[in-house]
Amino acid sequence: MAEPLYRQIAQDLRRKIESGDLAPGARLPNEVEFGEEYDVSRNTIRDAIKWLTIRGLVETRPGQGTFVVGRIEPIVTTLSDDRDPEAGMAGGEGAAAFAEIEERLRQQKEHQRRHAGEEAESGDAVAGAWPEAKPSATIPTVEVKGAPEYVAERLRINTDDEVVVRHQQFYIGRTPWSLQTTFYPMDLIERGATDLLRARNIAEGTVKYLAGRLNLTQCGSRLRILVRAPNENEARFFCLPDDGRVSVFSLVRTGYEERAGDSPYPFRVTFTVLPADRNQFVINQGIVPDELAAPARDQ
Amino acid sequence: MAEPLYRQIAQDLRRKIESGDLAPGARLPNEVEFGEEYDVSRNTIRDAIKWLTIRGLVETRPGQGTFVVGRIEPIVTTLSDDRDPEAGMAGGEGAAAFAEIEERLRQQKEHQRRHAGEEAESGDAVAGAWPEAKPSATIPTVEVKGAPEYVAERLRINTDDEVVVRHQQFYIGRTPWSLQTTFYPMDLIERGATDLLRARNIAEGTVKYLAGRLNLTQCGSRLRILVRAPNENEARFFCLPDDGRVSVFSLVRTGYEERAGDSPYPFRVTFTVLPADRNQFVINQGIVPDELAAPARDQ
DNA sequence: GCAAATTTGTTCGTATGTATT
DNA sequence: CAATACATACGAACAAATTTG
Repeated sequence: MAEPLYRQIAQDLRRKIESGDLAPGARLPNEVEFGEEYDVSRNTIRDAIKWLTIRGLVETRPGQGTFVVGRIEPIVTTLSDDRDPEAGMAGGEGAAAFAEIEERLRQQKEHQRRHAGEEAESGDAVAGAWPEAKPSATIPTVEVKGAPEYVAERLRINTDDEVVVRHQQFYIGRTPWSLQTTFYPMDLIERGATDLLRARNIAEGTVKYLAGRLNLTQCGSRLRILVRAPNENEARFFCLPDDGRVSVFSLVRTGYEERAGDSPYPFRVTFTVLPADRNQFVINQGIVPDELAAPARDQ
Repeated sequence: MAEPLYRQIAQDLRRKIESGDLAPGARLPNEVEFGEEYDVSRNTIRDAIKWLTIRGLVETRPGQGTFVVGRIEPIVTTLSDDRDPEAGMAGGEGAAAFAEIEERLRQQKEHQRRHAGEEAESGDAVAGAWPEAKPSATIPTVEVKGAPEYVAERLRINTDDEVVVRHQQFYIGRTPWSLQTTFYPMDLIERGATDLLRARNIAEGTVKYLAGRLNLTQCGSRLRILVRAPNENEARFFCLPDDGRVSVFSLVRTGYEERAGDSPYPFRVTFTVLPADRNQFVINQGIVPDELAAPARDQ
């Protein structure tokens, strides 16, 4: 037995899916029938299906069946752009990213209009990925608490020194898009940035607010990008399958202010979490074409 | 039955692992004993273990047992830095990234020396993640073939127009680190960049080579970052578990040259693939602290 | 180097629960 | 409510990988 039965079956199905023989949205035979077709037991078929599920090729729905999933049209966000340093601030962060999202959605819609009919009768898993989608954000929740270790480390304060925590959820249409949590040292409040404690949007953006209020200018920022499994909260918010297949991007941006006679000092750290299966990021350096970067495909 | 049995068991184990009750490297009881302990069948225990496996908390080894996996110390790569535009070229690409890797390894080793003994008797899964590790690269393989669609799109050429394909594998010590494939339009060869066809390293880097040889300067580049499941090749090269748990980063960098009276025109596209469970990226904007960015943790 | 013991991997069968139509 | 389809759980047997004696 070179390869286990369930994997032979899975590979066979994978081939059929990738060749388009099984179109996105198509329903597979039910597990019993399917087992008879391949002349194996139901459990073996289930193992094969599980293998495909983990890889995101099919999706099972209790009471309905197993379906081939379509490719998700990714959302592209620009993290940094030499030509427009402000754009970087958008970096998947806060309302500042909305302008880009809106522009992209407009273009996507246009693209779809131009290519209407090309994709023929694809299942609804593919069609109109972002119908009538406007970006929106929840009212921020505000909390004061001791800094967790991973925050204290970034802000150069002690663990359990107090910090202000502002948390927001972002949607595109009714689809959850990102979770964002920013930590500010209490220090900033004492210096007069009292609006940070109020549970309402700071229209101009917190960075600009701090600039106007405290004369605090962000001289630079450092963004870390990592990928990990979602925690329970995230899985629930993003409606991720609980088989742990989809991981999330975690963007950690630390903002620095200039201090006289000192090296740049951190004054905020923002954690942004987005599902890794439907987001892409772009970094522009130097002179690049004007149009927004299109989603990339490889392989 | 609010929650299935196998998940209750998995959650219980997860708690024990995350609280450190079960240390990294620790071996779990075998499946039969374990089943008796929880008073469930072997299959149910296996379901629980599978749940943990998919999330990367434990690892099963046939003939040996199930083990708690330790946290992997991530490799951090700087993708772009305002203060040093050259650093961006390193961006996980080619030999240029070696300097940073080496500096980081040196610092990590020092850090380990300073904190020696702190971690006590942790399993060998954790200790010395990168022992005696020097970055290295294979001799590039060179190929001429028709451009695949996803390349033609980026280089603004026709599908099946010929391109030069240069491919390299990178290691840190004996650990596979990244796979890299760069596509150049045949056009460049005709203009005189014949070294692109030779299967040997271009010491100065191809971008500099093209600058010297063709007076072609890269005026800018656009980097796309996405995450996806590894293909068969990648899984084999990186020794990824075949349960599809670990996904890979795919970095797609398009390099642009200035053309008189025209917008920037693409002259190369590089695909770099790295495992997502042991790599992080950093983007520096403006003025940030001098030291290399430390790996981030969140949650 | 080989054989035995241990441990996980695969496959079958069967029964019952839960979600959807 | 009934039918359909996937989800969970149990039990059993043999295969394959690894370590140990």
